[in-house]
Amino acid sequence: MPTSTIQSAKAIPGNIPLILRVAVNAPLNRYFDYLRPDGLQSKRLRPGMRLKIPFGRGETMGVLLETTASSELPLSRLKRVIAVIDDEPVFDEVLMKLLTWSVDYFHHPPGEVFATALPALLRGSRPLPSAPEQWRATSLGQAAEPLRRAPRQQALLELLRERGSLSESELPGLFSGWRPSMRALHEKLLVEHSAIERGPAMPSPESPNDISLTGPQQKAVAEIGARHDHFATTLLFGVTGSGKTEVYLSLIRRLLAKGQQAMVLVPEIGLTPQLIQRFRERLPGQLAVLHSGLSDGQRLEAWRMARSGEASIVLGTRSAVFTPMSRPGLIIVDEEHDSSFKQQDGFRYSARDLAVVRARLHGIPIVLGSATPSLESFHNVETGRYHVCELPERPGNVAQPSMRIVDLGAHRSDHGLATPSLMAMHAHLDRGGQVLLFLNRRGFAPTLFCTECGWIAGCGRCDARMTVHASDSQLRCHHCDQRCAIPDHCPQCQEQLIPIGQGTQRVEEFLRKQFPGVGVTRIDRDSTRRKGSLPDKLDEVRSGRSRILVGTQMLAKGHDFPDISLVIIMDADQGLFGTDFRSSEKLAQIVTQVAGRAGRAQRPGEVLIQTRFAEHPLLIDLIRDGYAAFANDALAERREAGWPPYSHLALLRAESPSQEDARIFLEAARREAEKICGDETCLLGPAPAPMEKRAGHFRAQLLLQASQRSNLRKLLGPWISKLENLPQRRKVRWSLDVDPVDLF
DNA sequence: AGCACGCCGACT
DNA sequence: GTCGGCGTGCTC
Repeated sequence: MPTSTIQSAKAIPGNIPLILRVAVNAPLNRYFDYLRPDGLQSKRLRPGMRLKIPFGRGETMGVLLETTASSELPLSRLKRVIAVIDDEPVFDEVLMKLLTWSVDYFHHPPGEVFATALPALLRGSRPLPSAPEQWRATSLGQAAEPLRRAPRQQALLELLRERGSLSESELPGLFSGWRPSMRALHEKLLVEHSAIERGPAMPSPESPNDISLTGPQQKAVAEIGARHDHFATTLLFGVTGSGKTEVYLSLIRRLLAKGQQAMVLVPEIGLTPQLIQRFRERLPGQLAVLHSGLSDGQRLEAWRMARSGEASIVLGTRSAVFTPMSRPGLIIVDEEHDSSFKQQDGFRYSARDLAVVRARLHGIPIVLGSATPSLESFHNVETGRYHVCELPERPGNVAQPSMRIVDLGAHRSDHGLATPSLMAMHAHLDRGGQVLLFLNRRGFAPTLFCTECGWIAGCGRCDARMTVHASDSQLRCHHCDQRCAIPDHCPQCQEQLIPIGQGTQRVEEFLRKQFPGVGVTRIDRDSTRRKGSLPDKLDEVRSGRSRILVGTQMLAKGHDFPDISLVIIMDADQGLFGTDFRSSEKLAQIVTQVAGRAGRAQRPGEVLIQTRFAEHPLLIDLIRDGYAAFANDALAERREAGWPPYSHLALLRAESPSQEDARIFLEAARREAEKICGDETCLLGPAPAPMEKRAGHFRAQLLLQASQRSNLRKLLGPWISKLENLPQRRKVRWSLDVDPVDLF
């Protein structure tokens, strides 16, 4: 502690200098101190308010963290805050705690953490939006002579006279550029405005929409509902089709009756128009929806409504976890195992984990729902941190589908479909059923191969093969989107090239020939790129015009196909021997989720899993005893191997155009870590990333593994500070990922 | 991240 | 002679 600070603090008699600690919107790993703004106490300063501050040579925004009496810097070096932007903090106390906790936990620059938590429009100095107002004509306006010199004002005035009053949220749609005309009318005293009175809608105690819940659903609602007044985490483990959403709706309805708000987080692809519709129809009160398709203005409005309490429900994806709520009562994370809750760049937070922390800070319950919970969550149930609530059956006594392994080694196969699979398809189609084929590989074929010399078309910028896209005769890299025309002949030996392996396009083409007269629909990123094509395709299948559906993991969740009776998972092997310890968990989740699409109506469903490793114990577990049994065994394996949740990971990544530089940086980083940590933390690497070269950059990584989280936390802070000063850092881009989900 | 400072190559 | 390349350092 520099003594000058104390001295200078005391040097101003009778006036303790008020120092403001600020999270500055810059990618720097520390807070910055400022002097209180001029203009004595014009606004009461409170943590969470945005400030306009001088920074470097320019000006920027910062969020006030706290006021203190001393700074590590001499007062003479501190600059003065230019202005206090907000009258009210943009972050309440709980959000401030959540964000400072995040800075600490994820070791990401505070300014960026605070900025990501704000709607884009509030990341600068724009003032907080006020509630939209309502405009109407005054009595003067009602009686006024036509304004001949101002036709636009006249038209707007007439509109108001016609409609009585109009809110600012509907005006832009009715009269573009309404503001200047309205302002002019206001000055002439022809119109007036008032705040819209719209408190939280109070539902009637007995909502007419209430539907009958099944026994297990009622039990879940009762159990979770009993924990309504304190922090408690409940894992709602409900098989696919068991009606988790009904449980959520019922819990939310109870909450709304008490005048509280609910937050519901769903995976990126789960926030479908159907889900939004269902929430709107089944719940009273305003719904604030936050997803990536919104404009900045729409996001801000949803944010404002949640914060003011006008909206009683916040429904959104990952980033919605930061939405302020005035009367929080419950948080729900649906499909909690889904990896889209983890942000994969910049501030790499886990929205699921932050939601739990947030619920704890609010002292409210949280529900994590999934048919295939993450092993972390199961482990938290085991250790007693989470409660568990099961929905073991489907309503209406729909049987769980039967699962069977098809050994690709023991049967002939055609275009990736083994004979038993093709026979099953015929059988189901003959009985009037529908078939879903799951293949997590889009394009026509994953490899273009020379039969003569063995050359394979690779991507020049990545360690990956180019995928054949037959529809436009292109080769494409699915990792960097590089494209080129399919060569006519092998560039090495001029011999013939043939596409090897199956992609969804090729399977679609094959099935059209194999099952003439039966419609085939393909759903993957390529076939649904055009807006509106996904609903069209879904409708093709639901209406029965198409009875075979081929697709990638886009099919795994969210969409129901009641008449599908057979599901074929074409290639389970990618998951069995994948690149990291989570591969088998991911495979089990996707198999279970896809299988859940089968036999939802009155038909008994059947699931076939094609594999070359028919004896794989985890696969056999999953098929014979279900996901919970699989999870149990997988957890035992994790414990054995010392992987999470039995250890804690942090991954330091580095990338550079030069292979050497990435490695050199990580080696230096490793030496620094060795100086700080004891033997409780294992350092693994540096090693090349599983796909070392991607989009022209070489990627390497260093994995930190600790049996105690506290050991990891103690190490990371000082280590990051060291890394920032390492000379080797200049030639690389590096980032730290705490609790990584993908090790690449 | 921006932004300025600073020290070496090809140009009007 | 200078315009400008991007390596280095700093931001309360």
